[in-house]
Amino acid sequence: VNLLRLKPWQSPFDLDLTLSCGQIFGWKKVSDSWSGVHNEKILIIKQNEDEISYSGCSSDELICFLGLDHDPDKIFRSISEHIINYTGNCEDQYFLNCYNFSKGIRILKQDPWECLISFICSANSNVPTISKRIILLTEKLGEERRDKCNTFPTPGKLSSSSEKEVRECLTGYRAPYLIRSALFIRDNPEFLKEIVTMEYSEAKTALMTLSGVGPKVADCILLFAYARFEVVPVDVRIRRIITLRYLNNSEKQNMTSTKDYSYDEIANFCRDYFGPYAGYAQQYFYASWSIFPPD
DNA sequence: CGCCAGGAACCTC
DNA sequence: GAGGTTCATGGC
Repeated sequence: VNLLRLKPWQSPFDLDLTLSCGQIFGWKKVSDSWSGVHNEKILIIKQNEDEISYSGCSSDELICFLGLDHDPDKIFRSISEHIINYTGNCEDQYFLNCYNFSKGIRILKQDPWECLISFICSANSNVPTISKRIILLTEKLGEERRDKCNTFPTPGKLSSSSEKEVRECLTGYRAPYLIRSALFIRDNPEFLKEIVTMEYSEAKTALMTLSGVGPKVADCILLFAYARFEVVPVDVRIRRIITLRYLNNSEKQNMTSTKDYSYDEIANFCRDYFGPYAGYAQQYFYASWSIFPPD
């Protein structure tokens, strides 16, 4: 077991929120210790205030994975400045509430292949169900590691699995998407690495050529595996928050005529309003959903 | 039972 | 391009 002591500039950091806020699936907490898969390895991580104990990877890998190289204060100052610029010196109490609840979150830097599979499984589902699917995929099609934990299935393994086998992991209609995308990655092993060099729109278009990857899933992969903090995945929560609290907040009492905004309208508003860390702001909102519902 | 959830594919117009 | 339908699964 290794030890990592957080420096003052790295706080606040909240391991529980970071691993349970819906950016990664299949991680389990047993007696204060989190365990899960990252980059074909089984990691075990435990936080005690500014003390992180861990095993399964190097300290550099842990810092990169957990986003501990991000400066929370710098992120907050950047977002705040952009809000002030946009509103003309008005503070945003709703954002501040959400931020203060969830400011210990870090955007992870997941393995792109594992993130791809995870978010294909996420379509039209919820976090507990998605986690079940990921755990089943690792148990049935992954490779066994220590502590009876398994890795993700490799592209080769997943692409040569039958639809029946993949459906047995509760993936439903997403099973053929998973197999097709695995086949493509098996035959184009550099594809996910080339995404790193691309501009946002090019990278998003490239990811969307994969089966089961649409605008939302592509954005999740870019934010959670490639550290593209300007990317804003728009799900039901973000759509409602932005629509109700930001785009539709004019003094209209008749809420019957609320406009429907497109995916890009909502995402682009967030980038204009929150700036280059809009993806972080998005995650603060997502994580605060039940504590500060928008309506 | 119906409705919803980190949606995408497929179709029509 | 914008709008509808369909697709499994689990929780409530």
